[in-house]
Amino acid sequence: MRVSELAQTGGVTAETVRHYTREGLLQPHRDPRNGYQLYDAESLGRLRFIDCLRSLGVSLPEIKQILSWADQGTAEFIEPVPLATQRGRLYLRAQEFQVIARWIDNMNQDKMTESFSLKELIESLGSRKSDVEINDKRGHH
Amino acid sequence: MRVSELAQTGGVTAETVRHYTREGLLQPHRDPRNGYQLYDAESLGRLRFIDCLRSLGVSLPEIKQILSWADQGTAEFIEPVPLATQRGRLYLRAQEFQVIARWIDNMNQDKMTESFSLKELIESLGSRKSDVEINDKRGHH
DNA sequence: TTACAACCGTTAGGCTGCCCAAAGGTCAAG
DNA sequence: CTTGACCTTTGGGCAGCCTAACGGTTGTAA
Repeated sequence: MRVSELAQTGGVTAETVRHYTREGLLQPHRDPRNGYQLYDAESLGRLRFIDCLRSLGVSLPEIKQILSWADQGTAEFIEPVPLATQRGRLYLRAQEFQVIARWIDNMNQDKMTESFSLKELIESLGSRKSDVEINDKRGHH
Repeated sequence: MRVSELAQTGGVTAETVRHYTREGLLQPHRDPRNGYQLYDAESLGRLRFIDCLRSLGVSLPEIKQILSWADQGTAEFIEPVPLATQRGRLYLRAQEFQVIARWIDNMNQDKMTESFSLKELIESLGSRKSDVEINDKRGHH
């Protein structure tokens, strides 16, 4: 398999595949005649695995680490910690999103029946100090 | 209010405030003596508004657009479309996350009782073509 | 055979939303 | 007057890609 084929099958662009390869997440062997990168069937699995973890917001270095566990004979069997952790992250993020969505809903109910003044909204944000600080900042993701 | 004060009150760094200012989302006036940027109370509201939308994944250009609606007299009152849209996005993203989490749950149930082979998992991803294609790709966010 | 499109490779740069460092001006307190 | 905390701008870096440019390769078809 060459880049484009792997990319298409995996549902990403060839550039993305090349990027993962540059970062060492995929290790194709090279056709010595032309220098083309050739990927085997396992690469497709790895690509899908990477893609899945990426969609969870796992960073490339982290994914690389997880993949190395799979590669090393030492970790033929590992505990499901990494994925479980990610699943936990997911649920947390989903909840966070819903909280924010509900906050906006409240804002809507307070100030807007069928239309609202954005100016008023912004001004109210400038004064509602305590409300905001109760919710606190946890930084964005 | 100078940068640091606004930043601290708004719960972001001074650099972030400066960034928003550079991008035209905040418009301080300048102290002619020393060139310092001075923000009024409305800026705090704007900052919180920006911060809120950012946490929803709204891009700075989009936020700038929304703010311009508030600034233009023409849009003293606007429909709640932008926020409603964002709220919709939120719910969608939350759902997406939960779907993925459930997918991982299924993977866990299928292949892992108390420990699992990551290699097997990756290999299975390489062959389970139809499963993956049914879920389709919508790109990451 | 030759021409051409469709691939491949690498390098280099850009994008977003910031963060950080450097070099220098300003200002209030001691 | 110095110190330290602020302010300014410039320029660079970070992830995770995308795009362009330049040139080699491959396969097909005239």
